Amino acid sequence: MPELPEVETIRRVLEMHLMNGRVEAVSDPTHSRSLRYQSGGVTALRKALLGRCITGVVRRGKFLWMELSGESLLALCFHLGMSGQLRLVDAGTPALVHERLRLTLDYNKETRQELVFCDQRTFGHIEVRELESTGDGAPGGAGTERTLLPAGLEHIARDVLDPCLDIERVLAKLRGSQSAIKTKLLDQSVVSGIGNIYADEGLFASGIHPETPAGKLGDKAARKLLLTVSEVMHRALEFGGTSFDALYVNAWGNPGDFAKELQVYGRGGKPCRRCGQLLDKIVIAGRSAVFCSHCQST
DNA sequence: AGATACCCCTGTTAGC
DNA sequence: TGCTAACAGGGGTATC
Repeated sequence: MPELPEVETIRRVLEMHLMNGRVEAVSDPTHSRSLRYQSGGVTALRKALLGRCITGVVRRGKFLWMELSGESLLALCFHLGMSGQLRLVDAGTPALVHERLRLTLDYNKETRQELVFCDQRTFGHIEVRELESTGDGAPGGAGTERTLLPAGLEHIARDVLDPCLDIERVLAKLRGSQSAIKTKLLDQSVVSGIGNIYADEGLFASGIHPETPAGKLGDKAARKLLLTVSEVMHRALEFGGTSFDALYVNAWGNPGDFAKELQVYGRGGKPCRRCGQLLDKIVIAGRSAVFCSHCQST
């Protein structure tokens, strides 16, 4: 379940190791769903990638993309979905479990490295998109100064860790809404990067009941909530993200350590770490929500 | 247009 | 024990 801290952990490793790598080969995909948004399929993907160099590794919310060299402004975009992984391996490493696609990169003809996309549940996807101007004149996301964003991602709001996040715009979207605040936190067009784990953790840390109507919070509490979520994410980032099993690992295949820090996510029915009362587990807009009815109020 | 239900997928686990 | 059903979840799409 890679959310912002997990994707950012991966981005940082990829940025260190992929920069200026030239795409030398693109494997045949082992699952058609991984390229479902790539018009023209793997043929078009190859045509766009072969010979180009990676000039930047950028992230907005849970989307990751690699800026590519060349006259036309293109980016290789990834979304990891629920179980996607991006792994760096030595050239020639045998297929990994659930491997879907592999890029071979060369560095000045001296060294070779392979970037492997693995995805058990195939909610993730890969495609090349054109880069277009960001609407607000600010950089596209973390890892770039260029004011460019892949086409089709205009509806993905800036994320909680983005210094250019327009907080007033977020507050405006929450104001007057009858939807549960948790649903709004998960809505990537309001603010991006938050998934089920950090929504539950952020709401617990803020003492806010997940079913609270978003509009009932008020600007002050909403502002505080966003700040708290970003603090939780900063901490998770220091731990290398959250892993429950082999589903989330960083680019080296290592798990993150934040799972032991979780206060509520995955702990339904267990005692609250703050007050000892058993944690509630309910469904909000089709997603599980765990919270403490004593520590979190509407 | 805002809100919500549903769908895609597969490995694990709970329950009969 | 062995099977089936439920569950996990991001985001696109359809539908109200």
